[in-house]
Amino acid sequence: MTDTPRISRQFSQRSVMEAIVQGGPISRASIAKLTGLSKQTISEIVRDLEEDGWVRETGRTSGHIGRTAVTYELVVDAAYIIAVDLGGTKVRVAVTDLAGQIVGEDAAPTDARGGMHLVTQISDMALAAATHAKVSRERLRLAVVGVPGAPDNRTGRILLAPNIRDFDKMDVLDAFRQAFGFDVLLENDVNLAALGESWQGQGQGIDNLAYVALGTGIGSGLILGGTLVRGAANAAGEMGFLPIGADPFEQESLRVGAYERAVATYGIIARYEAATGEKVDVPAVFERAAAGDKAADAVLDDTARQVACGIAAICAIANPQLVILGGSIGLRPEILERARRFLPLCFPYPVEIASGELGSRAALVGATAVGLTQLHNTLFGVATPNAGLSLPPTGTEPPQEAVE
Amino acid sequence: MTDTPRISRQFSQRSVMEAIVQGGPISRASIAKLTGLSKQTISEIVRDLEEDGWVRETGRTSGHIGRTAVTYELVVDAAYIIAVDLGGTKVRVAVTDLAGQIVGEDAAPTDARGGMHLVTQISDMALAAATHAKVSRERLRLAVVGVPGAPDNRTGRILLAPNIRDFDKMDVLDAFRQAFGFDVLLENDVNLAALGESWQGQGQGIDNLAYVALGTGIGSGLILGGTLVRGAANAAGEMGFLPIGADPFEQESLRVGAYERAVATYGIIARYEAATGEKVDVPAVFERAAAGDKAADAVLDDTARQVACGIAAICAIANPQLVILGGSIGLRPEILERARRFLPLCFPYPVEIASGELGSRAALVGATAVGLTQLHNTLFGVATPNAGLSLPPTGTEPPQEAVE
DNA sequence: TATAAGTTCGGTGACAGAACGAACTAAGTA
DNA sequence: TACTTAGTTCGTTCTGTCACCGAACTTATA
Repeated sequence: MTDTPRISRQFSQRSVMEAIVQGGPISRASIAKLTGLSKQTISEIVRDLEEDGWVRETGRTSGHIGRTAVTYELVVDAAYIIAVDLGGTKVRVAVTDLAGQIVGEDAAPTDARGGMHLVTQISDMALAAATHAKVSRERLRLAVVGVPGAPDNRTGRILLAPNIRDFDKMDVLDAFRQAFGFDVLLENDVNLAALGESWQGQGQGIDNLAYVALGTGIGSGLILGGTLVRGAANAAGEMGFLPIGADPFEQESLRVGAYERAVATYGIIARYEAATGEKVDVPAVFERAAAGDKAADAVLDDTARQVACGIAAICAIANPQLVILGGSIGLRPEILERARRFLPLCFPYPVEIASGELGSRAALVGATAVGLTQLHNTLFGVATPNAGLSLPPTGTEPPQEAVE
Repeated sequence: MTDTPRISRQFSQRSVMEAIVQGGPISRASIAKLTGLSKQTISEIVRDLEEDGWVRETGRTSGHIGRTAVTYELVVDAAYIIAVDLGGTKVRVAVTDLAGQIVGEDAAPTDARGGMHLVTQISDMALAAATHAKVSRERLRLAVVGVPGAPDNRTGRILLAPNIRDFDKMDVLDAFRQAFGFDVLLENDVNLAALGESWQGQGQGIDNLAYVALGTGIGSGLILGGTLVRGAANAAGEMGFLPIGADPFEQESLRVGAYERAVATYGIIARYEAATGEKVDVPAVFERAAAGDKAADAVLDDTARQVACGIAAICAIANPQLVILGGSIGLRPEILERARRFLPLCFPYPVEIASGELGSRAALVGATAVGLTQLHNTLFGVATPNAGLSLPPTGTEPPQEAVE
């Protein structure tokens, strides 16, 4: 378990690791078939990987024709990742191994004092969970923290995060790095949820999907062409400001967001109050609707109609194959069922809608996915030499090297 | 100019080509610096490329201390590309060399009979333009055809293309391939325009942008994270069905699209007619507004307000840094100016809006960009072994190779 | 004379391919 | 039942090829 392996081999090494990770216990001969490399190259690489502690013998095959094969598998405890879902009311942390299995977990109410208090709360929880799971500290390699808003991993700052006190004033990334003592990645929580559902939930094998988190506020994460879309300021999917539901030119819409006002918690409460004069919380509205309260039922209908409109907007712009609903409100079957009913009435092409399978743990799973990918990239090299296109220069710029 | 170069060298060969393409006339020593490869490797590769006819000596540097360097550049006439923009009323074709320079061009009204007639019209125009530009037929390698709707390059069919007769009933891709006699790519016209502006127009160097084409209909192309976003059915950006502007739950909205009805040609004409009782065409409305007609002015205001809402929707979902307006209506300064004024009133974060620099030729330029990229990929190998992430399997599936 | 461009020469490391031994199953044979 | 033998697959060894590097060297300048 020394340092990163030699440079030039990284390519093949990476594919071998991939084959082992994906293919469970697998023999070297099978790896050769999968990767297209020759048997003895695989033997060499596997030997290296075994020496470095990433891979180990598991056993042998038997019952086949021919010689038995030695099988290898990932050493899942070679390194661990901390996954964090930092919500406005609740903080969840998980310790996961290299197979993405959660080996330790904890949750607590978010420290309302925000700022450094919150950072400390989280790192304490995480390190305690690791200790409890008997994971030694030096095996922790990376933490992925899901936060509301638009974090920027270069500056360490988080934009559009009004929920968390003082986070707009500090270098959050650096604070976490200090507290943890290892590398940290920040990512938007809804984006993580989208990745989570795409990896282990409803979205498996689907290259174009949207995850819509509906709760106190509304946000979405888009995976298009197999990649998470972030946008220019990491604010892709912040659909609260969609000009739908309320008049977007009103003053209030600029502050809270026209769509967010119409569809999230606040909208539901306000609608029910307008209809009945009674001010009750969201779960109560659902209960009453279930009990036969016509007004509550109408409120849910209205809300779902707005949800359908939001989904229509996403589909018109991003054309996902599947839309996954999440968040405390979005996960309710009453909303899913109604949205499925209303969407065909306002959008002409069929779109699948489903509930998030992972529920409130989607972001945690997504954080693990990001962490694992990142770890693989740093340990076994990124295999993306030149993803962008290479086109001739435009000619509006002066020619580059006329005379050197 | 034999076949594709040897496999194993493709990697470095590609980066050398890239350096030469980007770096204008460039010496081998400079290529070595740019690519990080050693001098003699570059010499070898450049020799190969020269033998194959892709690259040639241009001259020498002078005026420096040290030995003069021989400079090399792309052989721009080693291969040519046909770029086609197939619009509802007009067809444009261009013949471009490997530097993306247009060497021949032609345009004509679209053959209203559609189907094979149209395919023949286009291939005839293109091949005639090539002949006229003295480009021999065997040097034509690839055609990129921009079409309205959502083409699928696997099935060859085009979805959502009501504008063109019979195109929904045939394998358009195959028809073009037959007619041209070489490979053909289909792409949505607005997507191409977006790529065009991103390459040579307003969007240079910007990784996240949206191109909104506003004319008879409305569509948009999204480039996010440097890549064109296509969506599940190649229908990303088909924003006509945004639930904005008109009631999306009306019958008519399901047919034409709520937003399209509100903002495109039809909407402008209808609005002016509603205000004045007079039915005039779109250019007339603009003229009258310029002449001081209050009603026409109000119509443009209303339209621009809707445009701003559409842009807000795109920004809320995709978060581009820049929105480029194109299309016969979108290109008018009256709309741009008004949209710039209205957007901050319905969307809280600043977004640049600009007119397309390439005007109606954006799609043609984009087609060239796609063609060049594709040619580079086929000729010098795609260097994307495994772009996707490699995460452990989910566990919902049975373990793969427990016993082989 | 300093400096840079380009070539020649002698590596080195990552593979492939063929050949081969090892280990195993499944048959037939004594 | 025990002993072959054929067929199959696993994994290693050996040899070769190819891409590429580094250093030394030549050539051509300001």
